[in-house]
Amino acid sequence: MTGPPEGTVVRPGPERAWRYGQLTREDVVDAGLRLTRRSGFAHLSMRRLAAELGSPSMNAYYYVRDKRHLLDLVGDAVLGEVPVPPTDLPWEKRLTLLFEGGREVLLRYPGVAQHLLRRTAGLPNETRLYEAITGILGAAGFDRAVSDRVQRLMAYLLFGAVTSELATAEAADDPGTLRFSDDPEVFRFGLELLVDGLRRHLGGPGAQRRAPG
Amino acid sequence: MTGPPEGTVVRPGPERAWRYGQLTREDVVDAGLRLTRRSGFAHLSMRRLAAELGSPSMNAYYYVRDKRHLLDLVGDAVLGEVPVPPTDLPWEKRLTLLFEGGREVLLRYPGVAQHLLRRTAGLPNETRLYEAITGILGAAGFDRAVSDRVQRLMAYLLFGAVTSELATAEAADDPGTLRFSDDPEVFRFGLELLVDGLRRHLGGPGAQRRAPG
DNA sequence: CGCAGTTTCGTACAGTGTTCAACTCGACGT
DNA sequence: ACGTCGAGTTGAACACTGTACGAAACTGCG
Repeated sequence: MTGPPEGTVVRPGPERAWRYGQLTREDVVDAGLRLTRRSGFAHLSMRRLAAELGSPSMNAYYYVRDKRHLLDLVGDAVLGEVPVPPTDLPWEKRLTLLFEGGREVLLRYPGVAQHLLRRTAGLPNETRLYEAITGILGAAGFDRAVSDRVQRLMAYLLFGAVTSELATAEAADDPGTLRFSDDPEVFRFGLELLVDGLRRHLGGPGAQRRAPG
Repeated sequence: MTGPPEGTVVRPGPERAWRYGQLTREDVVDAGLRLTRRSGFAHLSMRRLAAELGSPSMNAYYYVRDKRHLLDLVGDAVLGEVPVPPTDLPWEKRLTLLFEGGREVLLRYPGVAQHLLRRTAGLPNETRLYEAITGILGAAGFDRAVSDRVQRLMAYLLFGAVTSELATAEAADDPGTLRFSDDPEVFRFGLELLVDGLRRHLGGPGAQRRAPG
């Protein structure tokens, strides 16, 4: 009912079975993380999670409300691996580095990008990255309205690119599925295009924003 | 084994039950299309499809290899509703119109954008749109390499935006899921940014050339 | 020791995609 | 008219899925 305590940090000992009261929400999320890295979000089921934990089937439900809740937590843990670039770089570099880092991390956890495209749970790491982007764009001189739009836009690009690239890789040994050349250049190209566009936006919102008919 | 014949166009009569040999692959896809419009790709199951067709459970499997095959067909049928703008407009307008039209269509069929982000089946309507984009960009003066990249990039943007917008709408009555302001302006903003960037690209990274006004 | 709360466990249910063998029916050859 | 054949249909069965529920087991406290 009440869920797991917040401060428990006891890890499971090297024994073969769980001792009483030694399973943690963090353990559950870690198992999900491991399983996702290995075979992707799509193949992650509650029973497989239990098998990975070495615990019986429905154990994890004590630490996690839903499967969606689990996916949210795992997703946020993945976002936690995305590094935030140092603040003493130019804003273009900071933005580019952050999103290239994000791409690399998300490529290691198949299916997470697809989930993040649909869900926004307000969990800590998501908020941390969101604020990082807002900070970068704010320091560059964009107001909050533009900053929010840009943040969403780049999320579309990042999650879309990663999802598509992973699908390409996955379908490599699945004939009957032809695919375009989905090289990483597409993402880099888009990033560059967006940053260039943003820089132009900074130049003159009155002069350059609208093309004359 | 062999699948349905190609030329059959007989529609089911207004009778209550299926008469023998009157079900068509097109009927199956139509039912899927209707079901998707009503409740989205996620709630589309083979049994629901059968119920929609009024036929018993596993009938559609004669006309469709897999569920994935069905989704591919339905997806391509959805793409068939996307209008290709007339060729006598400037390339920026043609591109913008095409993608805005695509967004509107995909918003009417929840989940299809998400599927198209992962799958590329090479079906007719997909090819038709792909060639339309290539034609537009080719006429604008881009070579094939750039054109392909831009095509993929805009697909990321379109599918990502639609997926995210639909998730926002869906989560409107689901508390606990906070979401950003996912207004359609983000998509339009991104489109504008990309087209502007492309126009600058036409000037040439190596050779500086004025865009014709 | 007894009690209460925390954590674990197993069963059950409804739903999913998919396979398979049997069945029905229309049409064609004789 | 009859038989045969294959295209099309049907329902049962299998291995999964998420998850609700309740009973058990264990721990710490009084």
